[in-house]
Amino acid sequence: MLNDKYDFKKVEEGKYDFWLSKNYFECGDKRKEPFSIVIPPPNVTGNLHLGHALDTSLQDVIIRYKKLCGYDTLWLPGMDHAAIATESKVVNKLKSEGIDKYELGREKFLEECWKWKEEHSNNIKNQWKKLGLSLDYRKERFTLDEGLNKAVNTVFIKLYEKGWIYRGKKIINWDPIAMTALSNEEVIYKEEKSKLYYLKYKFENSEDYITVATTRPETIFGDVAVAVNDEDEKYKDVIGNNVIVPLVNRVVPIIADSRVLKDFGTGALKITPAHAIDDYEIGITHNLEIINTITPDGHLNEYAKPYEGLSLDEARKKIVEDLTKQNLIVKEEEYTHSVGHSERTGATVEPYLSEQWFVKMDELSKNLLENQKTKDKINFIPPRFEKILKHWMEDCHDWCISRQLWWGHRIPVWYKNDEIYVGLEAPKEPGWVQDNDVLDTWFSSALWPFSTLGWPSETEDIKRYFPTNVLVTGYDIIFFWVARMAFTSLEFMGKSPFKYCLIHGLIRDKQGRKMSKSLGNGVDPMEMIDKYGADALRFYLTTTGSIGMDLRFDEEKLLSITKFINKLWNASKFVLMNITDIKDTNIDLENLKIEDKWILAELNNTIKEIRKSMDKYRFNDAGNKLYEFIWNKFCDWYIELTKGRNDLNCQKILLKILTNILQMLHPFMPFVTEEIYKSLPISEESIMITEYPKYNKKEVFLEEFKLTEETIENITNIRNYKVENNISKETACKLTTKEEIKEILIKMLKLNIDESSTGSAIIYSSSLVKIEFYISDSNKEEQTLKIKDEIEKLKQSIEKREKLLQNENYINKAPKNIVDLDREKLKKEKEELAILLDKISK
RNA sequence: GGGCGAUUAGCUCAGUUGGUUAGAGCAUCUGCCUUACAAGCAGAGGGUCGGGAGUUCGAGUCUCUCAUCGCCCACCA
Repeated sequence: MLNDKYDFKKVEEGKYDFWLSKNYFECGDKRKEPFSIVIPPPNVTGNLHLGHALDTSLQDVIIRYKKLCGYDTLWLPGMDHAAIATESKVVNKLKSEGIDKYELGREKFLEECWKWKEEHSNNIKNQWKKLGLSLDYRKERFTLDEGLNKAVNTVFIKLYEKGWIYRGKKIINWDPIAMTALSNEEVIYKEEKSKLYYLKYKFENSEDYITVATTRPETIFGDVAVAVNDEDEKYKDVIGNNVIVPLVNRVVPIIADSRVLKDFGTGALKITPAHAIDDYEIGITHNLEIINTITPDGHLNEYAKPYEGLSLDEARKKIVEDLTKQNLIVKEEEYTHSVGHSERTGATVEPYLSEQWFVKMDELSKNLLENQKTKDKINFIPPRFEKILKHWMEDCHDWCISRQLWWGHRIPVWYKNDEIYVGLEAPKEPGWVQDNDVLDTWFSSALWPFSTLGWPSETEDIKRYFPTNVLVTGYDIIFFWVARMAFTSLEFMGKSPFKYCLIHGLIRDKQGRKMSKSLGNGVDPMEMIDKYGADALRFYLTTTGSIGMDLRFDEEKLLSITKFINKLWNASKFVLMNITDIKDTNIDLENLKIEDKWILAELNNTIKEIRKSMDKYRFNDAGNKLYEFIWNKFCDWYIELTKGRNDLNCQKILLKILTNILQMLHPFMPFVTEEIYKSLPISEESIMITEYPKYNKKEVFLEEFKLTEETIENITNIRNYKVENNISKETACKLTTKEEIKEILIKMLKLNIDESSTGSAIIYSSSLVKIEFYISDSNKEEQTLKIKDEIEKLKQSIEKREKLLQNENYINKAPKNIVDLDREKLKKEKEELAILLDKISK
């Protein structure tokens, strides 16, 4: 028996361990069709946030649904080592303990990282458990485990051999805090207010000067030229002259290049090839010297002599001061431009010339774009997100994959003097030294859907579960991750890694702002589980918005879901109280009351609709339909109608409906549905091993269904009518209607039938029901006015509909069923009107 | 500069290929402790679907346009 009150803490306690002990989350039933999902591996950097809760709840809904539908489901868990994100956290942690990463050394530092990983992965697993996720832990993987390392190295080597991975000296995004290269995707641009300085570059042996505009005076130590547009009239005569770079007094030429914009600043650009991408390219064209003036940790180096050692910010201040003293600044302008920051450390990113490893993107992206035109394409839900992928693939730059970090997959390349060897292991002879760098963390996550299943070995899991069926993730990482999985899978597996890609939105706070640490508006899912239960949180997250849209987190709504669960709980209690005689589940279909037929048909429709919604991943629809069915059909009508009945058939129907409700709710609310299910008199060991309800052609009962619907509509109208006319329970009345619904009307309206009543009556009447209520005369006048009102409304509606039905265009072009519906409606309206007119004439 | 999305009741959001009188939850108002449930029951009020134009028998839904907000990408001396 169920407790008196729904107490989610009691309900949720112990369930997960029970499921684990029964191995319900494990895949492998060969008799069934496989269905697989790999979890987007969370970073081992910290706790799960609401976004994770949304992402994983959606996947659990899918997996539990598919399992009940008879699939052999695999949901593969795992986590991401998150190279730079984790490394910077561990560095900070050590720093707070007074330990420096470099003094500690590579090996010891990595030990610290593994300790960190253990601690945080356990924490994350506990959170998964609290959420109730049906993950197959036997298959758990980590992006830095041995198997994945093998996959990573294999991919690296193959791409290298193909010429699609290369080493090169280029301007890359440099994070001076982590002291590593970054990919373009790891740079976040923010608008920042700064200044545009107009500097005098004097001509050699002259006081005349050319004015150059720059936002970064601290880079002038690397200046090797001043460039102007070759078609710029105002500078035509100075091209080829030399000017002197302030402070360093270096003599540099004025060169002409079409890439310089005539109307930006003064139209003259200082060229610093080591510290700007455009400058680098112009420098290469004109064969200019490249002078790096910045240290890896963001300070000026020996080329900036008196300023050596200053941070870039400090240096700028000092340099502007000195230039002002020397009267070399023409003017300063307020200027807003976007500045790149490192996604993980927040550092201002420096364009920095260095030697790095790159993935050549042209062929890989071309192949993916081609594949998206074939049957093997990844189907995005909603489809618009495919555009984001395509757009990114259409103009993506080569991918910088080397990172000057320690926590990650070490690059499988060895050097000996000028020789390079790329392979799984170092060559046998002595003297070979492995590359110090590791790979971008996304390089290993790009392989996730197949590396986790055992690739490059040809495992049974690969054969059975690859490609996976659906990938669920947020739109913010489509090109970080989805795109990269797509092209690596295409290259190494020959097909897309998943058939569908379900994209959800981000969770925002109630004002619509992103949740972030700096705003302090983050919501901890564990706190919400503590307050409302995992079932409520899951139902809220998965059924509130439509897929792909952002969601404003609303705690009140969460509260209203606990009310819904409470309603389910109480309804279940009622059912359990009333089905004590039940021995089997066979409903006698020949011996049903009209309301039995109605609820069975209603359930049947609901099953059909919900399956449709679930199959299309429209969980909000499914959730709403369940809510509607449970509360507004089952509880409000059927349960009320069964009160006072205790025949076996009714008991069996109650059990059937409750069981099916629980099964359909189970993917969303695994805990409470299991709890209630297990208290049913006829049940399996767990709801998890039951079969999802199926549509049953035998339980349609169209005629009775329609009649009951109409009866319900009448009851609602009559209740309203009673309130408006101050008709109390005790008021005597006469009832005229179809025999089969008489009982329902009396029960639901609590009618006091008295056939001997006489005197004046006010009358409710429709085409189905007529009730005469015997009340005092004073109310009757009021009543007459109301009827007149109603007549007016009806007349208008009839007029409108008649006009519509006289419109030949409408009759000819609209589908027949729509027109018929209007005709039927018109007929009914006319009948009602006649009744009302008759009433008023009396 | 290119692209995407949003704008529907006081608030948070649904509204699937155009088709009866646009829905839900919360909030508000009225009346009820009716033995599953006051975390409840029964009722009510509240929207010219951001503005404008067009296509159509018919537009919240399709097209164009304007406005506001948000996001992504590119550029930024």
